[in-house]
Amino acid sequence: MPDKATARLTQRDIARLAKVSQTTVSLVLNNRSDASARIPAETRDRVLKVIRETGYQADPLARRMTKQRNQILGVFTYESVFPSASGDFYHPFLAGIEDRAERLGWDLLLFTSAPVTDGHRRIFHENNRLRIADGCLLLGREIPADELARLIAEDYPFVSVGRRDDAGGPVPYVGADYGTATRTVAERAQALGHRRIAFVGLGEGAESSADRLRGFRAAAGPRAPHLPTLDRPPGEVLDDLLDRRITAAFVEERADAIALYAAAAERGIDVPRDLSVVALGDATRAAASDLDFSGFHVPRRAMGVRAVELLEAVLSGTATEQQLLLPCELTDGITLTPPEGA
Amino acid sequence: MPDKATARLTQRDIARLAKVSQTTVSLVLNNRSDASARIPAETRDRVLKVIRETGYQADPLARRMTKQRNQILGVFTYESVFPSASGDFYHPFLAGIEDRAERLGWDLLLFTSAPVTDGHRRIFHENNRLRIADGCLLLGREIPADELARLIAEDYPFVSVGRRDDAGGPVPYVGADYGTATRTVAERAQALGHRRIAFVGLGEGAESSADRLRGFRAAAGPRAPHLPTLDRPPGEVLDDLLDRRITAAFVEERADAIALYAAAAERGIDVPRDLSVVALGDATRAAASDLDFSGFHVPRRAMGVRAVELLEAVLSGTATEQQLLLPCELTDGITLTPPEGA
DNA sequence: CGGCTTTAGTAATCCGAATTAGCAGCCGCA
DNA sequence: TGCGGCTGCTAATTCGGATTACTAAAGCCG
Repeated sequence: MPDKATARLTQRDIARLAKVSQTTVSLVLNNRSDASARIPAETRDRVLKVIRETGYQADPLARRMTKQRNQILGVFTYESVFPSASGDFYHPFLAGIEDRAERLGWDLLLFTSAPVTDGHRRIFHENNRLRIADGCLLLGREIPADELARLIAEDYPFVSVGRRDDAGGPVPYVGADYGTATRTVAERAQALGHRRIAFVGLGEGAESSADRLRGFRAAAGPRAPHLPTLDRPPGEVLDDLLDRRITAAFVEERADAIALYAAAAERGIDVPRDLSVVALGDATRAAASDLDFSGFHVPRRAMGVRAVELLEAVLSGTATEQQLLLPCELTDGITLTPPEGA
Repeated sequence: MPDKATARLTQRDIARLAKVSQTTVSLVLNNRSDASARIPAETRDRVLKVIRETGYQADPLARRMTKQRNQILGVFTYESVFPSASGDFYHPFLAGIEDRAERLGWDLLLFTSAPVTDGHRRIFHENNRLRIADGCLLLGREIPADELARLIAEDYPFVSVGRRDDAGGPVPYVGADYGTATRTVAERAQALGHRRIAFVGLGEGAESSADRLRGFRAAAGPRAPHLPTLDRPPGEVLDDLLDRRITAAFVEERADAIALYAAAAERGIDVPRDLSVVALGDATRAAASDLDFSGFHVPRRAMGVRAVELLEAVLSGTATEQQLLLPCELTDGITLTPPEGA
């Protein structure tokens, strides 16, 4: 068999076989029926027959040269898409994205060519390939403001999964309303009788962190205690809480809540009798626990879905509101009960 | 700001700014220095300066029109890439693929535009977009032979992750050596004194199933019992095993092994004292268990890595062996001990 | 029958980059 | 002074398909 026996068919080939021009093939394929492109059924059928017989498929790339849309949805993740330390925070987002992309007939392009350095990827590295995609979704706990600013400046269509503020311009996003959710559970705790409550976690940096602390303060007042967790063993945090006679801890990171719970169990401190523990979201680090924490979950799958929808709206110019906050899913759980003596 | 102030730059624009021709820009970009393309340093620098100042990026698709490679690696999964019933059998494969793709500077294109119907995707649906990618990796427990045949016929570069036989031509693959692994653990059980051993599972259909049964029979003989699991409650399978006075069960699907173990525990049957249970691979269905089963694991991550490497070799024409079987990782585990009375 | 419209189709051009062919200008050498 | 060879660069073409502009032929009307 000669080398190029299987060389790819082109419209020119189809045209030759059907005894029409390449233009006609294109018109038939695109099912055009304007006044300026009338193809009688007979000719159309002849062309379609050849197409069917040969199994011809239009080259999607050539197509994109003239059309504006490519049906490729870029997905940029600031960490690995498929992390081996499978805390798998991203998985539900991606599941939602995949679901909606499939429905829209889009393919997903993961920008794995951007190398991970220091645990992060950067969009704008030498020879970035963003433009292959029609638009792009951004995933990551923290996204450098300068990258967002550049995307906006370059007028590149994108949507951030997670709220972003700081970029010298409005950032299109689909986020979760951490603030309201945190405030709601804090108020719920107060209604149960908790008077000494504390926020445990970073409370700054990423918008999601700051939002939670803000929501907490909205319920608990500006002077309510805030305990950092960074680089502190959970036992130390626990001591701190007990020293201050805290009755309910609002833990930003679920993984920390799990660790705190484990530390308490080790010391014979009963959760929730001696200390209520509220988880403000989902684990972004690997952490296994079946425990049904009180608190809330991030609507990750829904966020993925809505992000795709928003990007589609942006691309087709029909987007009205470009910033979307989805409510979190409150869970009653078993780690929040009235404090002793209440 | 006018609408198209940020319109995409082209080589023509760069050429105009640097006062050279588009050809020269292209030559500089591709760093050509043939006899037929001599660009003195001065001109080269001038062009590069403009490119740097404008942040110009070549359109990868236009590039693909003329070059053959696009640095895009297609990934076709026959089920969802991000399954919500996260048994997550695929995750390690994808992690390996991502890892190697990143190292090669490739992006990953997930063909989510192929709709999932009846739990399956099909490659060759109306308007397939395979050709956007340079080549493609195939993932899935069962891949329709006709699709493989067509890929081969069309001379499309691909590699299957998992061994495939039936396609009227050699299928390039990176598989796991289920046969040898199964045979090895079966022989190990026999060495421990097991005389009445049985294969539990499908044993046919996918190559991986058939391979395991073959490996089992190589050790246990052609008449060794084979119990199906399909649509049977695990308790029934357990009864069957006990009725036949089996001392060690070789379970194809880890999820079934877990279910069997649970059924045994419920009846007060001790594993491994009363019955050894060997898991022949990893769970392809959602199934949680911390239990350290005796048996083996599929080298999924390594398979992903090697598949990318093989595809790269195929694309660059340096592939020698196109079919690769990787050894499975045997695990001693705690569910295989000598039978009572041995 | 001549002019006008509609029909059916095609030639030419474009998208953005890569590549091929080739053109001026200059140098060196016989 | 004439010719070959080198240098530095560009015009033209290509990839595969979409689109625009246009033409040839047929149909219609008065």
